Amino acid sequence: MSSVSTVEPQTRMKSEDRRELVLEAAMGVFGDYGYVGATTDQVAKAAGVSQPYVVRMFGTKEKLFLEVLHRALAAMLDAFRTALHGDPSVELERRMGLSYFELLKKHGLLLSLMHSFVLGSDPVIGAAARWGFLEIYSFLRDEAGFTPLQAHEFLSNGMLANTMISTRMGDLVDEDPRVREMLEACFPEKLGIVLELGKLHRPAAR
Amino acid sequence: MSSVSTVEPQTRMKSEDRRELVLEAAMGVFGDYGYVGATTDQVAKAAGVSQPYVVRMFGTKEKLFLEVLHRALAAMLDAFRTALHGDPSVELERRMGLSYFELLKKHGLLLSLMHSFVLGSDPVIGAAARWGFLEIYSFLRDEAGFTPLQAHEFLSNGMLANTMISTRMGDLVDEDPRVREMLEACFPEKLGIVLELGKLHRPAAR
DNA sequence: GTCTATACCAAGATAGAC
DNA sequence: GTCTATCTTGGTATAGAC
Repeated sequence: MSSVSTVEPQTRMKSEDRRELVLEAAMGVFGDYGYVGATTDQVAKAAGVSQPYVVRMFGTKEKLFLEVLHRALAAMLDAFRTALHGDPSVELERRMGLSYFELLKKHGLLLSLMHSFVLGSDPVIGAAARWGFLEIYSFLRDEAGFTPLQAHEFLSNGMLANTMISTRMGDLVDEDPRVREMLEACFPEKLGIVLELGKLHRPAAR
Repeated sequence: MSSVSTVEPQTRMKSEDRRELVLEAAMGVFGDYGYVGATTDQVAKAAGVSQPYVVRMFGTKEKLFLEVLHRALAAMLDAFRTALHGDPSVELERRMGLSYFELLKKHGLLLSLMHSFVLGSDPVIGAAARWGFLEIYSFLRDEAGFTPLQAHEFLSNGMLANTMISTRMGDLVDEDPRVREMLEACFPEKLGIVLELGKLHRPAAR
């Protein structure tokens, strides 16, 4: 079961819709294999179009990735923003946490971001990742009104969570009791959901 | 200025020493470009040997990376262990923190680890990364005597720090005042050192 | 708007000499 | 123990047809 579903044979489509489809597919593939590891052909297959067409649409693989990155960031900020203005009877922390879990459902979203964060040495992707990170921090400070300390707390919890998801620590949950304990500390009361999502998002072998 | 220094023309060497040299070089290159992005040729150049020889020594690029990963993990645990049994008049938190900064000096060490953590979908590297992560957690619990909560705290702070270093957020420190604030929250009293290290470890363009 | 065919290059791995 | 030469594969990108 792959996280990237293949799409039916090519019918003519409005370019906006097709673009959407390809971006969606790309997010999944980049999430699974990283910017360098992913191939435009995998993206094409996942979107049900030909490889050259993918390149044609976005110019280069790099530009495609940047677009994915941009969307992932936007979606994330959007989710947090929604949480921010959500039901005030629920604690803000909790609302943000729930948004985060919504994001997890879009598997490639977090993973594509994570891959970009580790590419700081790449002149193009790295720069984009830095500005993206800063955007998140600025949101927390300026829009959400967090103190630097609160922002740090929020980000560190998030990063550890993201790392564990990227590493697929859930796959080890039955191998060693320590893993369950660790994941429970990291995802309080949400272990079940995380493990479920982890099962769904297993990429096919290349 | 590259983080990977090139080595003088080839003289015959004891295989153990040469191996050491290549592994050292590989750690730097993998740290800068990631497992997929790094080439055996880059490693070879950095170590001052021929590309086929690198492959010859380790069989495959994958095996080379696994070896690097193994060493990075070992070095990390070693550093933490030393800190653990260090001067008891200094607070444990502080000792561990200092060890962490020692590790930062070996640029490729943290970065290679980070790259492995994001490759959870890779059947070989991903598995190794998971066990490595678990090893660190187990150390914190079993040897350092941390509670799950303490371990979580330690790991989340570490992961955020690692991510910021991977992303090279320091490169943005003069572009936006928020960046300095953020880094200060993340590396209390150590901002200067981090920025210095960041400057040293800038890889050459490919 | 989308495909097929293909050029072109980079990179891992192998063979074999020294 | 180490190199040079080379095979092979896979992957991005281009050309051009439909």
